[in-house]
Amino acid sequence: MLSDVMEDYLKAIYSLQAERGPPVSTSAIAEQMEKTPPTVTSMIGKLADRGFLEREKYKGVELTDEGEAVALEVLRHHRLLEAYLTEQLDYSWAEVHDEADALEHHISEEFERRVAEALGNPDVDPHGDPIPSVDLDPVDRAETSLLDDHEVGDRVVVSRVSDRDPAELDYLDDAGVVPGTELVVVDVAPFGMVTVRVGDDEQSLPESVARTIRVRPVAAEGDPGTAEEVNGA
Amino acid sequence: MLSDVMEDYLKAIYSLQAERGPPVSTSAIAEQMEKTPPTVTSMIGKLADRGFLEREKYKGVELTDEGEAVALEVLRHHRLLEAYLTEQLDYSWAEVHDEADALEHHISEEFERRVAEALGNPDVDPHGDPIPSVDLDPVDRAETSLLDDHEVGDRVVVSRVSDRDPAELDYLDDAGVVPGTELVVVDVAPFGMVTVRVGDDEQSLPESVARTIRVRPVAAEGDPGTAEEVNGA
DNA sequence: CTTTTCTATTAGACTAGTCTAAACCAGGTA
DNA sequence: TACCTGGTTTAGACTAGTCTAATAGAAAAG
Ligand SMILES: [Mn+2]
Ligand SMILES: [Mn+2]
Ligand SMILES: [Mn+2]
Ligand SMILES: [Mn+2]
Repeated sequence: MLSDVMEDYLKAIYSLQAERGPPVSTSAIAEQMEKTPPTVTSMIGKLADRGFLEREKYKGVELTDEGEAVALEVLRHHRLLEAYLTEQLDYSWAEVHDEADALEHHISEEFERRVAEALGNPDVDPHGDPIPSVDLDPVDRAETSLLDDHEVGDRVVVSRVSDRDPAELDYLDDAGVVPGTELVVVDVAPFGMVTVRVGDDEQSLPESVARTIRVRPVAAEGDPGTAEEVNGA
Repeated sequence: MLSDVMEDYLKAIYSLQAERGPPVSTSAIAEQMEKTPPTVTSMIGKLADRGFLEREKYKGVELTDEGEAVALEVLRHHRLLEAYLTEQLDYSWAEVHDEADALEHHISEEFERRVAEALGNPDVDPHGDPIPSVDLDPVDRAETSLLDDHEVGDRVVVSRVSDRDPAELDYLDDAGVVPGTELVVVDVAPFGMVTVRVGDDEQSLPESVARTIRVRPVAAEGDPGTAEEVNGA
């Protein structure tokens, strides 16, 4: 049996490992979890003892297959809940993350099954994050890039947005920047402000926001950075 | 801020107080919660310090209005969840209690609101238990009696059944004994086995089950215990 | 009015999770 | 090579919740 707290650590380590690769440092975990480093040292010791991660002192940790399975299970619960709340209970995509965080450790496998079925076994949540499969296969790292790293003229499709900040999500929803939306980068200003064309509108996104939006190329054609759709910023 | 554990104690004390009236003894709480008496002594001390109950040493406890409000809040969550799970996620009434117990402390007020709305603000759960109102008014003790206390010839309507034992609930569901069903008591055997007519069928219920079914009189007419519908047991 | 019995409380210990303060190590700097 | 610096670990303490064993009070029996 695994406590909520342990599940949260494994989930956090999974995310960090997915972004920056192993090993994951004590301080990185501490920041993510909003705990002190000694607290983290203590917890990763327990998790290592129980076989959920490999630990090299003063170096960092890496999840074992078992640890990764736990993380994927929790993420599956989280993302199915987010999808269910938006689709069946009329939540906005800005509200669901906190609710899912509170419930993810407490639903039964039966509940998970019924929710997945009610939704037709979706494979992404409302923010575009992949929902791990029921047998917890490793999630394939999609070939996405950060909107922030693109240049004027690039034409891309929104793949995932960060689910953390409700205010940012409300803003993006207004702007029409949701998974599946096609964007053209029309301007990149000095401090990283990115202006994009969304349909017939233009939207300016602060660098802090553009850095949290993952995009993929717009499908087939080669994409020379032509400025033909670029109107004045 | 109130922990899950404290909420569970207050819920347990509420039920005990509703059944046998205050004061509620340490040992009664210990049995209900499956904890040891010293554990309960320790916890009721904390709850009294925080104003959720009055405590007289060696006598027992009684909920304050504030303690009762917490208990009603948790019960509202529990029963709304039971109703939602049966109506929207196709759970049987036997399965919902444990799931609701796990979730009741973790849903937000927003979730409560949306679930209540999705169900049309019901006032009873699938087992016939009253769902406290959103403003947590005291629940009026309905004039019900235990099926176990009835005599041959009595005609009654099922009001509430116990939600604790899934096997019993499956059995009652098969037997057609659900809230709203009209019953006629056709036999009471030596060890308390009660046989009732349900529609055109007869069902025999062990005393242990009959003791957990609450019933109310069958509406208007005076009810002389005539045996006219009584057929052979 | 004592004594017995039963229940409740106190005492003390243990686990999980967290913190602050102090020691420690590893890698970069001089 | 020797030193410094910054992240990491150890040491020790604290809270919440729980237990067992011992004590003490209340209520019933004699
Ligand atoms: Mn989320
Ligand atoms: Mn699962
Ligand atoms: Mn229940
Ligand atoms: Mn509520």
